[in-house]
Amino acid sequence: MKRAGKLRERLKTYLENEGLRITKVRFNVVEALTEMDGHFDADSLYFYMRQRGRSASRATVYRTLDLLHDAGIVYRISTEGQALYEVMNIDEHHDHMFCINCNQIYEFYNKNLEKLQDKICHENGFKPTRHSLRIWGLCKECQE
Amino acid sequence: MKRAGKLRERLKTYLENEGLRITKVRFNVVEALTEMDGHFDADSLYFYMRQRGRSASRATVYRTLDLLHDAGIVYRISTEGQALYEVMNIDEHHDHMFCINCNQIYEFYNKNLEKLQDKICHENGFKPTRHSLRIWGLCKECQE
DNA sequence: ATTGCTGCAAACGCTTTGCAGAACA
DNA sequence: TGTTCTGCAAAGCGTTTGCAGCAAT
Repeated sequence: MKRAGKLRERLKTYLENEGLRITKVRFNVVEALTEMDGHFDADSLYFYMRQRGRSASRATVYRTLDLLHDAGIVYRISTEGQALYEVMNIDEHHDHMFCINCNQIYEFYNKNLEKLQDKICHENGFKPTRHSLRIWGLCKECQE
Repeated sequence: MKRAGKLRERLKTYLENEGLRITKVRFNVVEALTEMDGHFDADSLYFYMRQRGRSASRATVYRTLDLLHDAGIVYRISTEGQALYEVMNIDEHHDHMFCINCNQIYEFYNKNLEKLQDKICHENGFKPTRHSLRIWGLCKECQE
């Protein structure tokens, strides 16, 4: 509940700063996505909302996810086929491991890895704004 | 020329091992992709072949790229929208930096980064098979 | 009242697929 | 000859867009 409140707040601030309109549907989307834990795609969110009687059209779900991405409220993880989203916790970045057997997604974070990446960028005169590290393989359980 | 020969060889071996057929079109695709340097998408390859009078249908280009991916002859880099391919040099892996201003793609490789990733996987009991690190930002030239 | 947002359906771009004919083994 | 591959066109899938009506300012 607290989490949903914070996100609502961040969305509100963003909309005000950008001169965009504060609408019911946008907050319904935020509400719904806090209830989907982990990673989800646009269509799952659409169906979830619809089945909860808080529906938004598919187009609006896509448009709002775009907006929330610009607002820094959700991450977008591009995979083959559809994009996956997840709620972005300010000051907490992480990368992903995908189990190719059970399709589970694991998150991890390693400070040294981030530092090393920054170092590599620096050495190449590249100024990074974001990055995505994805590792595929077998998780503990799926190795027998 | 030497490079094309090697790839033809690898494809031939793969097809034989898998009991697949050795066809003209498949080798035409390999021939063409050695001439596209850097990163390319399926359609560019299709149009390139077509304009060179060595055409294959779009469907076959897609099917063949799939095959070459399975054969370990090309990498597939999944980006938003379409997939990008590049010829895989055996024993040479690298990651990518994308300049968000000029759209140039830069390749880099760092041994320590690879090691650190392996270490992180090991610590998590995860057995990696492949990974993809993509960094977006501004390249040297585009920072003014 | 003005402007931006929403829902609908249609279009989109990339990719895959069903099928009939052609090429390989 | 039997089976696999190819080309074509159509369908598929996730996503975006044009437009008319609706809601927020």
